[in-house]
Amino acid sequence: MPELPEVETTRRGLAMQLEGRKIARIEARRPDLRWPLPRDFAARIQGRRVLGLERRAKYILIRLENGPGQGDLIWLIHLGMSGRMLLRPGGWPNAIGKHDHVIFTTDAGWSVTFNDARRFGAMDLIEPGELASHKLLRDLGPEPLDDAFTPAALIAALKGRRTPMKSALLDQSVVAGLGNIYVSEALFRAGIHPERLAGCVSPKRLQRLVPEIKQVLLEAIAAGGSSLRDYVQSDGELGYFQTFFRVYGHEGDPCPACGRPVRRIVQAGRSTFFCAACQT
DNA sequence: CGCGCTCCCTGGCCGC
DNA sequence: TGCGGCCAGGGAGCGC
Repeated sequence: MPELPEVETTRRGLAMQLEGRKIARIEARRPDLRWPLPRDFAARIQGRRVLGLERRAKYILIRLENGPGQGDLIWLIHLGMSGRMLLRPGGWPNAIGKHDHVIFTTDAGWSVTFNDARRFGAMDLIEPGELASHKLLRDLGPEPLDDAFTPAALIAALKGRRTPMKSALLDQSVVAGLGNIYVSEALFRAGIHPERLAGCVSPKRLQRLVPEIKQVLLEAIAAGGSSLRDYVQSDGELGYFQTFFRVYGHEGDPCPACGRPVRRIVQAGRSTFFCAACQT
């Protein structure tokens, strides 16, 4: 269930065991995920030291040591819709599942299994200096938790747009990292109707939306982080999210603010949940 | 160019 | 219990 908070939680869990370690052994058990893996994928990662883990939007970026005088090699990972990273002690795993597509171990004896039933996930290797121009990263908008994501920035990004607010916030070039769930949650918190056209929402209301986006993401990350174990990987399926969401997945339930039933509509082929009384 | 729709793939769940 | 239909959190690509 990876949107920004789940990806960030996964990044933190991986960082605890990977930073400073070498990738001892790695195996790609099929040649492709969403797209073909890059040439010599496993061979290019095996034996390298992990310098750090970063996140951009919903992408995890693993920085790999690349020899003296050369820039770092970046291992990009996207979890897609069903991707999970399972972190376990004890070396190469004994049991390997049907959808365990990439498996690797560290020199400290931990294993990581990338499992992705729907295979919408992706991995790539990015050469030194090519991060900013990478096809999947170059058009991304601001990180919602960055100081650069301000009401003024959002107002400018939405100016003149004739698309509904729901679709606009799903557009990763407007703000990078929100997905279907947190868009519903943020619009509910900000009291903005999801069908309202983005370019027509008043600056005053967008002023309120920006801190609500930051707040809901920070709360979700805190909820995920609090459930982090150092080996059972958190991927958001632990149950703590059901109670976290105020409208998402709550069609027909009473609105937490006014008690009227939460409604579900379909926009651009995806479910949106909202309260028709509180969101105008 | 901006927008909405369709599709990629697989599994889980619901109703019959 | 089996089966068909529907649903799923991402996002690229295409057509209008």
